[in-house]
Amino acid sequence: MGARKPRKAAQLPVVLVVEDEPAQREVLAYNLRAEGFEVRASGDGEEALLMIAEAPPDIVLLDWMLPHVSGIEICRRLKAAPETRAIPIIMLSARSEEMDLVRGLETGADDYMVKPYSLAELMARVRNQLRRTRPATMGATLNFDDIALDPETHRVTRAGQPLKLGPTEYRLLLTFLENPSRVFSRERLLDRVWGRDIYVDTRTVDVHVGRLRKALKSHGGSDPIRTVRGAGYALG
Amino acid sequence: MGARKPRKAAQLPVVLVVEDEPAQREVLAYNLRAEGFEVRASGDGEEALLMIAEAPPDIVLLDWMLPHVSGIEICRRLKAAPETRAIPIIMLSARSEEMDLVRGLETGADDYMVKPYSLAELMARVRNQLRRTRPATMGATLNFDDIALDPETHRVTRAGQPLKLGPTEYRLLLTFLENPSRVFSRERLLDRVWGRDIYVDTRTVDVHVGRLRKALKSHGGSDPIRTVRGAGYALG
DNA sequence: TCAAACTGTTACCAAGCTGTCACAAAAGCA
DNA sequence: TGCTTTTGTGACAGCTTGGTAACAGTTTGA
Repeated sequence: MGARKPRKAAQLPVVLVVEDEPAQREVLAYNLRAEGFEVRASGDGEEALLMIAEAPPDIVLLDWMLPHVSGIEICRRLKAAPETRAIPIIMLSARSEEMDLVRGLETGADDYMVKPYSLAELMARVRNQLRRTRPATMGATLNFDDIALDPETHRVTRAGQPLKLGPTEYRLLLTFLENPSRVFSRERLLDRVWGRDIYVDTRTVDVHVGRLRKALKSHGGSDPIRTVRGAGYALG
Repeated sequence: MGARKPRKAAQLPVVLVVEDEPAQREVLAYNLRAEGFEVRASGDGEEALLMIAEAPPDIVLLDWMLPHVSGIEICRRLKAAPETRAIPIIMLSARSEEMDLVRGLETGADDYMVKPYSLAELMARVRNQLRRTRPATMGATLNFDDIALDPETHRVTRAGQPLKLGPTEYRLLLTFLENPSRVFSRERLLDRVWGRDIYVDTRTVDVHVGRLRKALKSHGGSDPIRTVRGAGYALG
């Protein structure tokens, strides 16, 4: 039988597991995949930082004890840099002292679990963090004004009327809806909508914003996208 | 409120326990029944294969060590046949070596537990697998629009007219009906309809969706399946 | 055992989407 | 005002994606 074609990951939420113990790492990765996450894993703090810089995950599970760079240090650095500050971090620790919990949260971790933990509880906490930071990845419908986007059904409506969007316009609108009224530069939009290592002219963004505008106004209504001259575009 | 027990256990998810040690088998069966599953059991690999061929269970708990045919062999065979490929398998093993976990999962088992295991955790994993493959509704007929599917009799009708579906088209429709109007990527459909870790070209999904469409329209009526360009398919 | 049914793959076609360009329009600037 | 820079947009060629028929290999069922 046929070609073993690699399956391209859809747009599943991406979890980065940083844990030096391979068995633990595998168990986590396996169970997270079973729950419908895309999993990347590293056993080394430095490597993890590089992976994050290259392709930011949606959430990080971070072991407290790591060789070379401690989990705390990684957490501190991630929370210090504006680009990575918003990524939720769940710390995993074998220690149970209260002190650690306090220190863990003080460094900016968003949640904390003590080993041995229940996998079900961990999954719940992961989902909880994602619901907070990336509602779309958890299937919540996004709204702005009279615009609604349902990531589960890929349906977009304005004032109840269904809209017909191409894939790129859909992703563009999704990006805007995840951060309403935030201004995105053309470069940033290329990053988030097109992908990190895709080379296309920045003016292409203009064209697609134009197409999205046209689609949004197709049943009447005002233009909800604001052009910020010299800076980029924003919703509202 | 009437009889507590249905005369015939019709709606319950069916678990097949394959375990040669009678005591273990009884413990499992007893606890699974207490959790609301219908349980069938066998101590012999060959017999188990026959039972599965005759009446496919919703999930199989498979002991690693069995007389005559090993658990691995059974797993391999079940995952090789298209008919049984999608049935989730949880392997049970007394060995704790890492190697076994890897080999277990390599043969296509969907999950793995090392004895002695906690019954609570086993139940959680069983439920977890069932959630993946049979989320809602076991037994009640599923409806969408004028389409009806009865999982018990495997009968599908549209506007009262019986439809003739192949096994794959049946499972495909079942998946759609369990989550109407949700968009499934081709990858996810391969996961749920064909089974995990089965390598089949993603375009094969297109072909089967086409066949399902043809069957659904065979007595007239509109196409209820929506193609979401760049994302996948959805019902309605 | 043989015929019928089913499966996965491929090839080819059509539809739709993409990115780029050229030029128009608008906005800043002096 | 005129000049420069930035943005809007219609057109279009090329590409990607999806629909479908055909087919060879298997499995199923009588």
